Amino acid sequence: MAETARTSVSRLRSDGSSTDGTADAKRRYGNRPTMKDVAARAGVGLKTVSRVVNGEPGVTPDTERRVQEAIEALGFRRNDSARVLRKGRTASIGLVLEDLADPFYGPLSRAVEEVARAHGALLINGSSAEDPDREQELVLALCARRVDGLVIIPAADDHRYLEPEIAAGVATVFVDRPPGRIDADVVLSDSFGGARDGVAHLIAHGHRRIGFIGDQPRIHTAIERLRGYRAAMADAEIEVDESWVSLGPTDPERVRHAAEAMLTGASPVTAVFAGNNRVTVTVVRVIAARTRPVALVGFDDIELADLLSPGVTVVAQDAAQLGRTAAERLFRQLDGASDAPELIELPTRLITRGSGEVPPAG
Amino acid sequence: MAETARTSVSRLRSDGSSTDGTADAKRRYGNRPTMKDVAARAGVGLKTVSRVVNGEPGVTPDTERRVQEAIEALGFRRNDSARVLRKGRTASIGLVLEDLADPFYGPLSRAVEEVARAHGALLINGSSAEDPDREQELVLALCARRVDGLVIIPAADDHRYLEPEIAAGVATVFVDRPPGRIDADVVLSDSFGGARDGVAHLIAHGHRRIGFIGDQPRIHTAIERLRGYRAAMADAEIEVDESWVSLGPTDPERVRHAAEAMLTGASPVTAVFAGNNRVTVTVVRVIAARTRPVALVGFDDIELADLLSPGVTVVAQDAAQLGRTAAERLFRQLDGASDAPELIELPTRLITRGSGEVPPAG
DNA sequence: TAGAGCCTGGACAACGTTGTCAAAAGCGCG
DNA sequence: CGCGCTTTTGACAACGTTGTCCAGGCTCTA
Repeated sequence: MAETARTSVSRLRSDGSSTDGTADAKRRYGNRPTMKDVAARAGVGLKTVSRVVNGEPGVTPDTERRVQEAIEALGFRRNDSARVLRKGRTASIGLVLEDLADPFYGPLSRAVEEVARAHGALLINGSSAEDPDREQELVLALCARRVDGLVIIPAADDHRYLEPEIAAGVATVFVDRPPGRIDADVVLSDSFGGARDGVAHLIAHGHRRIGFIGDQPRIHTAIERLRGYRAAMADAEIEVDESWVSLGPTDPERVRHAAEAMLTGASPVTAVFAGNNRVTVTVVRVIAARTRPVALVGFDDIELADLLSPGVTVVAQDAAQLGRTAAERLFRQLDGASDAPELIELPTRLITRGSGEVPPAG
Repeated sequence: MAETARTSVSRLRSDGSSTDGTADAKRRYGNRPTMKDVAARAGVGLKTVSRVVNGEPGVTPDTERRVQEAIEALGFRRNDSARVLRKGRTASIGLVLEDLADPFYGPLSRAVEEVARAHGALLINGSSAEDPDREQELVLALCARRVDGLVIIPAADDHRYLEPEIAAGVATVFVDRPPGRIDADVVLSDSFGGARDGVAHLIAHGHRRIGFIGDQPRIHTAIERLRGYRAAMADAEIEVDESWVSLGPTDPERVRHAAEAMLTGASPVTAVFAGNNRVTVTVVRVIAARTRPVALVGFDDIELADLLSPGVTVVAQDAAQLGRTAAERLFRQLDGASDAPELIELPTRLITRGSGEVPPAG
């Protein structure tokens, strides 16, 4: 009964308009009953069924019962596509993020979902995989579905393509990173301040040769955190050796090389500041494999960080709070508040667990 | 600029039909241009615009150019709601899971999304929070949107409410746990076999008093894994003391108590088998806080498990593969394959890292 | 018991798109 | 120049729902 990997059947990503136009219209939804059918069965008018389904007033209890029975008997379920077409609101919002599988985005996504749920909306989400084209493709697909609003963790750095959509009334909030070349609501963590505090913490414990490993430079948070690193170093009047700084993709290979390099270079670092959770886990592995202790502070909290030895000191950001704040801002827009676009910055929190308090070695 | 927690503005979860019926029809989508507008501007017929938008043949290059220009100028975007209404396919699928924030479901969700993407479909997902009513509410909301198919990680144990939907042609696949009281495709991990192997591993390392902490008994996987535990114990002719077995919610409090109890009871266990990832992380914490070593094998892999000391031995299941397999099965259904409902069981893999090889103490 | 007023129910048009089908336009050929 | 043929184009009717509006039945009062 066991089964091994299967190859994914990749097919044309067109609209699936396979010219089967001759198909009997009724066959489309597999013979789903409509309000008309319910009305016929209950012996009432179409609009009366609509009223019952929507709980509108003005229906006799007796009539209502008859309609309910017919609905039950036929297994009728209102077609929301038609409803949306008529009403203009879909009661759904879109969330575009980088990768649902990243533990940072799970709680964020869940928080957005909860807020959406509280407002009676469903959540459609997609992963951009950090690809600007894919982001745009996704966003426009969501707009074509007429989502009421969008929460976007941008991969692109130019969002002018959204202008017509926003003008047309699609509420939009960016999270985690600011939008490019347009003005819109943004909810961010204080990357600059968090990184500065984290690095200052290492300095306070005696380190002076501190490495920084971050994400690709086109990503806003990577730049901000690097800026925080430089600010902390400058505050302590430490000159940064550029061999201590490494930006790039956060796959384990790249990060491992970067870490090894700065730990063994001409001027080896005694501490590392990791720019996000992906970087942190790899650096933890690198450090664990060495004999000489290396201090570490990471941006983003990670599960079980407290159980490693030493525990991993981190600058924690509250992913759920980011998502919640963004979603609430979105629904505020949808409720008609027309405030000017705003930048909301959430504070980070330094959690000391040991790895950041390791004294410099060598 | 910093800001602290805000209370969620919970409002009526109705359809938001705020009787603003007098609103100008054109205002609904915020004055979005329609094909009719494009046609007027380009000086062509409505259907010609439709043809251009859908890349249908039979349009002169010159006409096409005029239409494209009009589309560009007006910022036209096809309204998929109308399209769906007309065509009967939404090119979207629903995923109902327990909690998007759980690291087990992130990769699963992402895998489903990838397959959907390869088929040109969007993914709508919702969390049931392990609440049967909420599951049903979500599923029916998705059906009302006429998703083409559903991937469900069930919280309920009776899915007869889905019968009319399935009959109406909604493709349905269950993952991780089987459906209740209906016949449908299911993709599962081999919970029984995995747990049996994990417990047998502990027995092979000399343990005889082994605890089992699992999820609530109404959850299928909890029962299967317990069954695996019992089978391994029976194979080794060890009689199970019922104080060694604990099923219930997997919140840290409950698990902590359960673990403490079986580690300090009249017949204390020397090893624990943890029924899922939530249980494992809590048990790891409990064990770390004690002086006497306790062996541990957990179901589900967890990040950084290899870096703890000892590393956590686990029975790993491939969440991404579960999602991928289920989604592929779903699209097979949608492509018209009408195979009988099938049960697909994926194998688990024992990963030894130290905690499962700790010898019995005391 | 007639008239006013309320309550219930239904006919109808719209929402924006696509499938059908027929008309118009272009073209080659006798 | 007219005929048949192909190609391009557009008018029109659906899809299933909801908002508007009116008709008919009822109650209540004078």
